Amino acid sequence: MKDQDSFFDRVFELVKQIPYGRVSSYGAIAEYLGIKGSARMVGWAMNASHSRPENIPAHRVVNRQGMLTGKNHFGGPEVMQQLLESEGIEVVNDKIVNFEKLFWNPMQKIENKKTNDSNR
DNA sequence: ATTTTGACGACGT
DNA sequence: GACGTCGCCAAAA
Repeated sequence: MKDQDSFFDRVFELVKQIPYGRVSSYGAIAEYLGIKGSARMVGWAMNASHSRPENIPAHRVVNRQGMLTGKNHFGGPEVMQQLLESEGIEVVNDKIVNFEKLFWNPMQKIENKKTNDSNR
């Protein structure tokens, strides 16, 4: 068997770990993957998510402005916003309200894990 | 192998 | 602050 350690898979893994009612940004994910500055790759990976057998909550991933940039890729420009609102996230003018508060940073996950692991 | 793209981000004007 | 350009890297054509 072959390991598909593609950069895509890593993105999916992380995106799938985004908690309900929370959102993240391409750049943050890219940075987590070690390709900081290449946020485009994350979005590109999302594009590949359509060919994935798994459900990728790509609607929880937006750009730095909290804007639903990729809404056009959900099969409909309204789908993404619907999904977000469905999770209790307010979206106004294709922009997430309180994005700052709803922002989920993957790096935090690492810090938590570290603290939990090396707490003692 | 080369070229183009691509759901971004940061900086410059 | 709106618009322009570059940078970043990997996958598809």
